[in-house]
Amino acid sequence: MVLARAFDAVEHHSRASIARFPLGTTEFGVLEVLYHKGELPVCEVQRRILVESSSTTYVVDKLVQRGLVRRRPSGSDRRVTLLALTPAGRRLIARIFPAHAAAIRHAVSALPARQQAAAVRLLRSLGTGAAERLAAKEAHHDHH
Amino acid sequence: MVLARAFDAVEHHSRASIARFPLGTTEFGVLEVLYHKGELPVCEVQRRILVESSSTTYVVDKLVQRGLVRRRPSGSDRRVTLLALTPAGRRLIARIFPAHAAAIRHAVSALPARQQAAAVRLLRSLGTGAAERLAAKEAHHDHH
DNA sequence: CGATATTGTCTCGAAATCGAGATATTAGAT
DNA sequence: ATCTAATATCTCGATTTCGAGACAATATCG
Repeated sequence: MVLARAFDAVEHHSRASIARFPLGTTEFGVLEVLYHKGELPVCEVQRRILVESSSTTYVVDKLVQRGLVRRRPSGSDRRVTLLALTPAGRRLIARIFPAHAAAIRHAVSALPARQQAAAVRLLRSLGTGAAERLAAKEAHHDHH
Repeated sequence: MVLARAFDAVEHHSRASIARFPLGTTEFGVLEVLYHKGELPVCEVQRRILVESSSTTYVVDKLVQRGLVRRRPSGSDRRVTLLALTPAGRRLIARIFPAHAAAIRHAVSALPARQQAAAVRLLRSLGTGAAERLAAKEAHHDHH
């Protein structure tokens, strides 16, 4: 419950921040990851923004239509299509990202830096541990 | 990001656990809060399960149709309608809650008890701090 | 090599969630 | 008392997200 409440409160800040621009949370996530990581396969973007693959397809469609992202087939693996920002997409995310980062910093500023670092360590363990347990459970279930 | 990942991983456990029963996550949330707190106004349930009021109405409708929850007008405030479990709803949640609680305990068991307590303290500060900042921002915005 | 499993992407409906506003009620202020 | 603001619930339409599966390409293992 405490985890859910903390996440919800920070997410509200994030949504409110992004709502200043003509983007949804998921759309922002796609632009942001492409901005920081460069060209990536769809599945990689999907893993990073934590939504299901069909949602990713939908959101990317909209961003392509708006001329913010382009698709390109990968040469090495013909199943994958690579995503990258267009110049317009890059301009947009470069303009709004700093303001968003500031909003998030403000959202979590109830914790002083030292405690933020401690929270990150704990949450990282918690997250990877829970993810491992999920994977283990699926393997066990598949096995049977 | 770390917060989002930790929450997502634990939520996956929660979803998978609840999926064993014929309930959605939000439906489970309503039953659970009524189970532990007794009869409550709709708005109180809404605050506790962290979704918007229109979603709460929708979910409660479904639970009422399935005979798990009943609505009752409040005597003291004619705006509010109180929600409570029916006997069938109580039986259902009493049966499945222990299994769900065990699943969540397992999900977070990567952290030993001492670190879980530390994480709870940090996340509580983070959550209430972020929520206060949200409220402050809205007040400021309204003011103008 | 060949059979099988896995992976990456997308399509298609269905479901959940949201946002804006309608309505009714209560609380607060002048 | 009356006017205004705030609160509670619900309706409706739109958006977002999901889940199951289709399909093609690649990886794996006997």
